[in-house]
Amino acid sequence: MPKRSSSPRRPLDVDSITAAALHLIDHDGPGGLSMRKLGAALGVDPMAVYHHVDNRETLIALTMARVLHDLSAPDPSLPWDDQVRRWAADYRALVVTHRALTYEAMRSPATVELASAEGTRPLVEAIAGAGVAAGEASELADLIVDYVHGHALAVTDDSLGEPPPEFMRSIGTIIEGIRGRAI
Amino acid sequence: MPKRSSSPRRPLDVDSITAAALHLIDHDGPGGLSMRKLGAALGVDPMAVYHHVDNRETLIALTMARVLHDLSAPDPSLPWDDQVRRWAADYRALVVTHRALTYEAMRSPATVELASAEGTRPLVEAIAGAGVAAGEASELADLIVDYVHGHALAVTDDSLGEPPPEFMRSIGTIIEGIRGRAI
DNA sequence: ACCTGAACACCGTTCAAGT
DNA sequence: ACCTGAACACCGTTCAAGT
Repeated sequence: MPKRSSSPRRPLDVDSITAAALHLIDHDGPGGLSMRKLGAALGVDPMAVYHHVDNRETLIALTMARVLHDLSAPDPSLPWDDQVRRWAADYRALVVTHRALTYEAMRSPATVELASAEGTRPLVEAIAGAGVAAGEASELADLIVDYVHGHALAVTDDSLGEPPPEFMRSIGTIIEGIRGRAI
Repeated sequence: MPKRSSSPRRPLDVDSITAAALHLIDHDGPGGLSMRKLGAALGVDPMAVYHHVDNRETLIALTMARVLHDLSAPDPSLPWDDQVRRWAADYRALVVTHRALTYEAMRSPATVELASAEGTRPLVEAIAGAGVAAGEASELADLIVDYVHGHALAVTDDSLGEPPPEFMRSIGTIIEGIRGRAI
């Protein structure tokens, strides 16, 4: 008869590790995720995780990548500015929901850069639809991404539902600036 | 005969504490500032600092406030958009120079909010000069401040001299958007 | 191949004690 | 009034040892 522990203890893998890490940091804040607590949450020796993940920084990067995987591209048949608005609202929601994780990921710029490279492609394509010079679209995408990061880190009230109107107005201001640049 | 220690050990005060904290975090990165290292740098028991500063979070806020004190207002006789450009370049330089401190300060949004309230006033006034609706200027200032924060945290190469051209172009895009909003 | 446990070099903060 | 030092409850990471 197998012992009936609370968790059946399948062998550890990166997927279950990042899932547990995400749960910890979302519920207990930036200081809530430690390698030791993570081991405890997985029902495993604190150091077992090191056999699957190099170190804490890599763990953060992998967990961020997992979160960004849920970011869906906006409908490409929409007007470009509506695509930008939609993408920004979605990305903001994701980053505010996982604010502590985003904060940790931003300790090393390379992490967020690499992790978000895939996620920002739909945004770049939407902006390209505005008719800006080739290569300028990714610079304008960075403007939006950086703004969302700064906004999300400064926000204090976890408005998880609809994005606050100031946020959408600011995105509107940037869109207006992009339009001016496209002509 | 007074003992000639390396530092004459005037009694501790907040000013010398934040000066030492700034030096530590600027030189040794985000993990370089600990209450214990700070005590050592001041030639004092690690716990002596707690008699002048509530805790580490307060220390960060006080150090950030000290840094923001060096932010000078742009010449108000300049055109409003040049004032905005100047302020953004100055603020970016400050925040990139003290990136680790800025990062630490952003852990608690209230810290950066409170500390920067004074520093952003010249920016708000410059934007008001664009002729936007009353009350809208501070929202647009937040857009710029949040962008600078996001940009500074993502930057990887410590370009300390002139702001990189992409940054100034992005500020230009926001200015264009503000112009559209003012009409 | 994967997990364990002791060990190392750190943290922030509290509190009773000293001057 | 200000500083000290021991103590508490933590960290990330290394490494030899176990299965």
